[in-house]
Amino acid sequence: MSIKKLAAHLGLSKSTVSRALNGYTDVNEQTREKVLKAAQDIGYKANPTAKRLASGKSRNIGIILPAHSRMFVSSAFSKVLAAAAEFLAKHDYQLIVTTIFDWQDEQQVYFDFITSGLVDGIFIVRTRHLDPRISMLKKYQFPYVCFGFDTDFKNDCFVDVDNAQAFYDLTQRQIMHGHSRIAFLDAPNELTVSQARKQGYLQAMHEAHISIDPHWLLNGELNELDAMKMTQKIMLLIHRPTCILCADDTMALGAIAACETLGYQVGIDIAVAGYGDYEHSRYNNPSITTVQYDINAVGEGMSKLMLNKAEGKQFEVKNWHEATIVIRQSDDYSITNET
Amino acid sequence: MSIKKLAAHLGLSKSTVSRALNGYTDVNEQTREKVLKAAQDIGYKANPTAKRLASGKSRNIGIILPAHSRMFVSSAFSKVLAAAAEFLAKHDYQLIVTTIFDWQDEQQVYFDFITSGLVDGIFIVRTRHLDPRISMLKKYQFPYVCFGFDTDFKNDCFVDVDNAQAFYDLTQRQIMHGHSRIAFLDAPNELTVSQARKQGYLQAMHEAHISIDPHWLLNGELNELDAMKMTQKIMLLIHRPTCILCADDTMALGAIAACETLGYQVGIDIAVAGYGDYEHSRYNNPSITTVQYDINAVGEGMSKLMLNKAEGKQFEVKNWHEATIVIRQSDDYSITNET
DNA sequence: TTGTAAGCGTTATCAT
DNA sequence: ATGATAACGCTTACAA
Repeated sequence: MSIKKLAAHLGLSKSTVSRALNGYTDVNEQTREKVLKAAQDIGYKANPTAKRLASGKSRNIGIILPAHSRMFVSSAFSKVLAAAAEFLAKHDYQLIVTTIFDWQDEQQVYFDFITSGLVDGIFIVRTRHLDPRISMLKKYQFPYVCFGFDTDFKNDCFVDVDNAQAFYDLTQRQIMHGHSRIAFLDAPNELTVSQARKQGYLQAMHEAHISIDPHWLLNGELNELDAMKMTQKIMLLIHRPTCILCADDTMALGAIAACETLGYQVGIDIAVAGYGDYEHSRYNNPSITTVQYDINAVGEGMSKLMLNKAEGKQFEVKNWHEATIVIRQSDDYSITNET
Repeated sequence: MSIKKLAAHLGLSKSTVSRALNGYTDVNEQTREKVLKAAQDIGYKANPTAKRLASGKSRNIGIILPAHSRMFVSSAFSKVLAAAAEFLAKHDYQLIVTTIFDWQDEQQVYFDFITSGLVDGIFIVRTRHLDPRISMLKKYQFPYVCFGFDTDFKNDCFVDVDNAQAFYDLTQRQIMHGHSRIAFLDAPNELTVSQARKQGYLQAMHEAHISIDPHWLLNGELNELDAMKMTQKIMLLIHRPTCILCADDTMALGAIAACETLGYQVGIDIAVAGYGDYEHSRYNNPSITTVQYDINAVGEGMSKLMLNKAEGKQFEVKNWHEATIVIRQSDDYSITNET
């Protein structure tokens, strides 16, 4: 009854008021001003639900996070999300976060979400190779943007960090420091980022003509416990590694804890490095050598691509973001404390 | 056109179909079955937007998180949120998370949110004393549930951890261990939890007849950097403390880093304890003595209270959750490693 | 430039 | 037990 009321109050029709409010051009400027002022005065606010039903657009972008994963918790990731949300907000879009639980069927949850009318587009994280979520999104032609590249992606639908390069650099650095027994605790194999990271690692090893003990290449979830277990397994090998690369800083934390439990001094007896430059990494003891990227740019990039899709905008966006190594104590004790 | 289509397909009226679908009693059971089956077959799904417009209910519960705070990141907190979301989901409600940025006016953002029609209720976190958000919510009679008690709260609108007790216990423990110079790095003063914690600390000190150097009681944000700064300030005092209590584990991390930078060995030269039992605490070196509570119960409690309000349910909920101390290395090196 | 009126897909109030 | 029909608050042809 609200626009109707406003219209009545002004002695205009609903349509004129609607047009005035929504910036259509075929409205007398004086009329528009009157309408705007009256709306202001009365405190009129359009009902988004009605708007959505009538227009078929929600101005909401959604993301589905696994509730029990640490996705919610990885500080790098929440900052990416915050940056994405901020950019959307500036363009009058909202980010809507929902959760998915272990007991729910992923395809079903995604399907329900995109058919709910709640969101105009969806962000995908933890991209998997030949991701079934993406197949579905494509099938229903629902706008999406991925954080994480897959081989068949076009430039309009993803941003990613150059993980292969990052782990190539990281590995090469260790090799130059004299390491040859370098283990790599990768994230779950299904994630495309894991593949990219592994590839960078393998390539550096290969170029240095170092053969890889398959025991040194493990996959696990991005949490401390998995990393501890893998580290224990690895460090009890007869031919134990002298260096452990981890898929993120959380894993590095677990790896360090496990090493110390086993009596190794990290940074001296064994080198450990992570990825992501999470806050705790610089405050940890030892501080953690890691890989850093432009979190803000990644988040904004996701939103820009989304608006390009959902609104036909033409934002320029950089698909690939370079990563740089941040050297700290966990793989080099000669490094002094940072402040 | 969808329910209409389904109705046409069945040779029934929209209303009958609607009633059948929504479990009304005044429908012939055979008709209902037919409808349900047809819906299944055709793949009919009610449009939530239309439902919302017609019914005036969204079945969404919202929460507004400060985008740049660590709220998003505190693992304890995201688990509370996940638990809340899970319970809501089981009752066919969704949790919607939006962000608020520093440059936005808080009252305005909350106002827009509750008048947007997007949510039927709202969770409040980081409760402040005489919180203006709550005044507004009350004024508009909008359903809300707080994580964090304030003096004038009724039992139907909050859950909280017994922070006063927790910090009383924690402080008393230190006193029993021979400490008398106990510093407390509290969260921002405006938060009600900060007041409660401070009160517990003060009471324990008071009962032990220990006078408190006001320099030992500082307030800061729940992040590593603030904690480091405060710790540095405190540890450079002529009369430095022998123990530092922190408002959460993230601060404990910063405090430990600062102590070590200054050449103190945490767990030996100085005791440090945190709160919240964040994941990193047990893997840190030293592992962090902390305070733990039933995260799941707290999250569920919030959702139960919310459904009580929004749907007139009658869930029993426990407003106050006790906290227990988890003893680790940071305040007692005699403790051995946990696994 | 403005108004009329038909949707958008449901729910809900009456009758029947 | 079922069916018409009017909301819900807004957008959008189409007409004027």
